[in-house]
Amino acid sequence: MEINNLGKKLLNQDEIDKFPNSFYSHAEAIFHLNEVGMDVKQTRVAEWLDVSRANVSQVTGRMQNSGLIKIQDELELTDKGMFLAKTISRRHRITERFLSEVLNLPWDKVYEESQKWENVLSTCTEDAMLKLLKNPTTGPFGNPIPYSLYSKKEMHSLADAKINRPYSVEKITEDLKKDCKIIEFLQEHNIVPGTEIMVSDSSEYSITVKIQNKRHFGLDQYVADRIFVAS
Amino acid sequence: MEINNLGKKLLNQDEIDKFPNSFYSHAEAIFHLNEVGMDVKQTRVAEWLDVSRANVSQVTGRMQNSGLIKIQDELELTDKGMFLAKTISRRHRITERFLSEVLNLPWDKVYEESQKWENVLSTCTEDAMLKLLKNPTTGPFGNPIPYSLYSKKEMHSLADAKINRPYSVEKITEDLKKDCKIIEFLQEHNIVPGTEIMVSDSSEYSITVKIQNKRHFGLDQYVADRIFVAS
DNA sequence: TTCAAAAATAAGGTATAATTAATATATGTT
DNA sequence: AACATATATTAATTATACCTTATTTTTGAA
Repeated sequence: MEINNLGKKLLNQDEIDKFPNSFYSHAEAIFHLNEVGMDVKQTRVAEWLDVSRANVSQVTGRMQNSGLIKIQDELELTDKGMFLAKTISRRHRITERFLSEVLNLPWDKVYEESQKWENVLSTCTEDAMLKLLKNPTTGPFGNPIPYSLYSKKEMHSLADAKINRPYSVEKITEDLKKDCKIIEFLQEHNIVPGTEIMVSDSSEYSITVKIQNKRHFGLDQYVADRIFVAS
Repeated sequence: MEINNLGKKLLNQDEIDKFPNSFYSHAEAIFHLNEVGMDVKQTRVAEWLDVSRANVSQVTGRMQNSGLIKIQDELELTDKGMFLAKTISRRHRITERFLSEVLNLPWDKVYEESQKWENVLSTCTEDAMLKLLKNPTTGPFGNPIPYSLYSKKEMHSLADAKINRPYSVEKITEDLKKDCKIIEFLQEHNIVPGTEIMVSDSSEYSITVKIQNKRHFGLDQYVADRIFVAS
């Protein structure tokens, strides 16, 4: 239940621009790990970003020097660091929504392209997009936009859904986006935030779902684990 | 009078992406020099991009190895090189129009931001923007978009306009954009492609113009030289 | 032919972003 | 206590991009 407090900016545009891109991705990774409730160890960051642990150690070291991080038992974002992370994550999700809704790019392209845009956008563009989109509170995959008026919803994994009860899709987790085959599949089958979904059958390795009044189809456990729904 | 022949692509997205950004800017610079009818010498490129001549020599050398340029008396883009240059220039101008018309950024921001975007956009995004903009044939400053249905117009500098005759603004040349004070001024005073303009007085160093039915104001010779009008 | 402009080459600097390999430090279990 | 495992650090490299100054070579025109 974050309130828009962009007023007190802990870093200005110029300071943000001067950080190397690696600071962006590392800050975002730490933010992500926090968001999904995982341990914020350097090793996790390395795995998430698919780089060596040594690289994470170096980058986080430099980030600590820049006052963005405190390296303790876990990596901890300072206020500045958190501001950076939220700024980048915000940009990312606004961009995703923009690409998906204004430019109508398919989901796999949205993912690819927003990856590149987040290193380049300036605040004025971000603001303009936000205005055009009428202040959305989540990205197209359902992830909350930091500093928006997002209010947290009770939700759980589709894998834990009860049989034959209606749910609404709320969120596609970040890891699913890394596989473009999967997000293509999801979009094609209309498994997007807002869609009504029902689990008609569940076995050990896959579940069968029904979308609105359309046909049934199967989903891997791996995928079902990473789709969040609300009842 | 370019016809849309994007069908026969001489370079695919991947090949384009792999070129370093310097190839983009140098190709664009050569294209620009061609466009304005200047000698395409390395020295001119260096001046235009504001880098050392040695740097241009190096970059163009590598571009020649990549088959984008032939270094002869003048720098000459090969078919591939011309394709790259037009692609980048196209991106640039589409982006400018997009930023200016969809996101409503002020001109100085448009210039800044499109500079960054042109290194990042992929073709699918460009296509999506183009569609949204309904296939414009020029950027917001009046420069033709390569591979669009632009048809050349007879035009000349505002400095050469006759007194008290109506003209329409057609183009703001690229060099004017480099000074954000000036483009801000031009946009504020509504000196944009499509506006009706009349020269009411002309002296050696400046001219006085009148925009539609608004008040008169002065323009430096330098600026007047770089605004193109049609009668 | 000589002079100046243009272009090329040589040598180097800086920033970014990674890597591997070796080492060190915890932490938890038997 | 000893061992294994997980975690973090450091050093030494590699690679690429992009830019510089200083010097030499080429070349075109007076």
